[in-house]
Amino acid sequence: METSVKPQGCTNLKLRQLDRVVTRHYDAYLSAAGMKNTQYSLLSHVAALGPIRPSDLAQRMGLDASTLTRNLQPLVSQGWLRMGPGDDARSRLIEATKEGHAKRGEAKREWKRAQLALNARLGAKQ
Amino acid sequence: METSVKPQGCTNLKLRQLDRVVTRHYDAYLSAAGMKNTQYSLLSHVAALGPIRPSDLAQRMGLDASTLTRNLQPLVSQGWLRMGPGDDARSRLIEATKEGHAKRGEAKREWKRAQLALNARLGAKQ
DNA sequence: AAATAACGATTGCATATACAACAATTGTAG
DNA sequence: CTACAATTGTTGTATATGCAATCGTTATTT
Repeated sequence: METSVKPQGCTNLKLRQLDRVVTRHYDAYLSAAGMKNTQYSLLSHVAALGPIRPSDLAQRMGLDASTLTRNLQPLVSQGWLRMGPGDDARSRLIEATKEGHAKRGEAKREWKRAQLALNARLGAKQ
Repeated sequence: METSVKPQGCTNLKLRQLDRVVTRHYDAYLSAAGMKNTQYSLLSHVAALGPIRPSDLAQRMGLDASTLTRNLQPLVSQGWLRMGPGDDARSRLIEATKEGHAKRGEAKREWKRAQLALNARLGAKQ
């Protein structure tokens, strides 16, 4: 058959729906630290991977380079990340500031609470 | 332990990364029909659920109402969806136009190709 | 060395996403 | 009937996302 009008069995659809739900969940917790899940992810990656070039970071995170460029802005404005010169005149190096590391610690607590709450929900629902 | 600096085991992170990859995959195919995966999803839902109120549709799709309002715009501009008056003076009814139904059929073929290609990839990797 | 290719980051453009605040309408209490 | 509450949709604001095009820099050719 497979002439059903309703969209079903679409990997992309399911994934996006799930992602929205989960993202909202994490964001609800992370807002206590004044950031969003994407920002927490970015901050954590930079904190962990030390001074790193934008293109390498984008690669690691599976992000388009242009997306990364823009996602950095809010964090730089907040003073959590810093953008310095790289080896080349064309490349750069991103690193976390002192405040950035501190903020990451703070956010991590919220993140853990979110993770626990999610696991509880998943466990309940199986 | 659990003091590792690297973000790992984060449901949200993994999910978002996966979603980006899959979304890019589907979009690459759907661009042949001149739309994005989100638009295909929206068009399909409206086509299937007939004239429906925005709030009900948002609920069904797990979207915030304001997101739906805006996501409708490109499809209305393309003439694939139409926005009519509802039972109330405050509510509306969304439905697919003739062109919308046609476009959905066209896009469905691309979507299927994307789904097959994805399954092939997934099958190959595991 | 000059022309060309490759690299690295950013900008232009379009869309997606959500929360908070709002506006308009309808329902309900008194 | 009027004041207040609930419903429904849209705007304001901020962020996320990617493709195509671009700009400046470095590496290769010839």
